[in-house]
Amino acid sequence: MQTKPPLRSTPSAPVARPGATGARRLPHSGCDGCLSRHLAVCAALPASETHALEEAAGELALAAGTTLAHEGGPRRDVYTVTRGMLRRVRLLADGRRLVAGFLMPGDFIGFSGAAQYRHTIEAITDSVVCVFPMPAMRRLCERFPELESGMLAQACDELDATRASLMLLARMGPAERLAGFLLDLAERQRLRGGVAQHVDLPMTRADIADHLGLTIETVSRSFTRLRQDGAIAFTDPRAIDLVDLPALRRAAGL
Amino acid sequence: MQTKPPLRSTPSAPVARPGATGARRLPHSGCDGCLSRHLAVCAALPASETHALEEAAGELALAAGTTLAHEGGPRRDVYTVTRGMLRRVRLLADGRRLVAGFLMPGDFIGFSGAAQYRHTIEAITDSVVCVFPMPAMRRLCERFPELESGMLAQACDELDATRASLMLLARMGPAERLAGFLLDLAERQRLRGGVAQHVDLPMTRADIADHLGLTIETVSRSFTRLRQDGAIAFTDPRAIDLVDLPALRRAAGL
DNA sequence: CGTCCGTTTGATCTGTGTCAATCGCTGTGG
DNA sequence: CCACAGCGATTGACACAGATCAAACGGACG
Repeated sequence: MQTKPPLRSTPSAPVARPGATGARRLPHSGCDGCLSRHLAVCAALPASETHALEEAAGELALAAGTTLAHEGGPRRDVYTVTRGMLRRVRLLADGRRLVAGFLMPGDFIGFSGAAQYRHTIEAITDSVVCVFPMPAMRRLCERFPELESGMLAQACDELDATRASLMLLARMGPAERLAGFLLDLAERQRLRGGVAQHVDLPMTRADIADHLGLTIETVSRSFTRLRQDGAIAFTDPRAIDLVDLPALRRAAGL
Repeated sequence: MQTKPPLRSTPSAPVARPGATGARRLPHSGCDGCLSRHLAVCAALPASETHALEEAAGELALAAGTTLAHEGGPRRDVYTVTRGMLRRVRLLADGRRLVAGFLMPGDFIGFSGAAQYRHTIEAITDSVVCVFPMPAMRRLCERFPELESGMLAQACDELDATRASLMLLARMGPAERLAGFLLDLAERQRLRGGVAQHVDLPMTRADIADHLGLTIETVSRSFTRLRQDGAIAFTDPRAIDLVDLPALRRAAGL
């Protein structure tokens, strides 16, 4: 056995704040004011029934860099993201890293039959999540079948999205992957009340690289290529404007 | 704009038998004798209730090479595979192809909220599927909430599996991808009553290449490398023996 | 026996990974 | 206030894994 890791992943595994927990448990602040209720599985329940959710759920505030769940750790809770952005990470023994996705308000964490978490979930920005102990969630589903329908619908959406990523990773070049990624992010941020034509990139280049199966250098070069082609413009490295949407779509291979 | 397709896909898009329909509609032959009932979502219903499934479902026999569903076509039915193997294909305008997955008995086709099929589904071998018109399936779910639970569980399993593929495509080398793919196939065939240590490969090298994001040449070379390393042995190009499981697992990057 | 198609193998080429240096911002300490 | 350290991002030079091009092989079928 003389095979070495073929595809280098981002070096210096970004340790998520060793020691510091960075998580504050809070009482649930109520579904009424929740900015992402309309996006979340919670929307399956009528407003008149949200008190059942509030009873079952806790709330958790996470400082940027903190870990919400550990790959391989026992799955006790499921979550709905309320504020901020998190990443879903899988790590290989030799250090190769995959960012399987970025989680935004309304996204559900816990579509898995496994008894352990399959990914480490880390807060990229300061974030807030609703916490549901799994037994409580099970009881809620039994009591409200429409909740389970809502979960199935959202799981299907995520399946569709994940399969779309397969095409990116399997058959698209670096610039196409990046363009596709930006369009996807833009759409998700727009649904959450963001300005169309503008994308926030709170994650690092390493996160993007490990999400798109590239290196940080190639990601950077692809950014500048899109910029040179006039498809995007930078305000700073973490915030871009989609100057020419059609060009960006063309760069994404439609 | 002078960008050309960066990653060549398999040439000569394998047209699925133009003209010939190759599909025979059959009366439902009954859930009792169904070899894949224990694997399918149908298992969520007790044997005493299967008559409701039989009433709602039809059966469809597909000759190898026939198309069950067209990407972009209206989603009218959902399916459960009963016999054979099918592929889930997405095609780009420039000919690049993705095989998003291989479908085997017990697999469900229809986890999507979209009004159109997101993939073309083609029979690789002669196959049989159960057909459920979507309204009938909806009614069944309302009547049997445990059916919807079963669907959610299976959708979650598929999500887990698809996310595992992300790691393959994003961060694994050709031999690792192939080894991982073979291990996955072996396990699925074992669950369906196959001999452990043996894998049937009814699909072509092009299918495998488009599934793993490689070219047929690289797939072929990776096969011979695994053979030279003593991990696998060929009886013929479409059937292999897993001679050294631990070696294969090592080749897959654990 | 000859054609066709899928597969394998060999010879090159190129895009992207790798290695390395620089830039620019932020925060810290003198 | 400035100097400096540290980190993320960008840019450049080079090497190599895997794509591309090309040819040969082998079984299926007429």
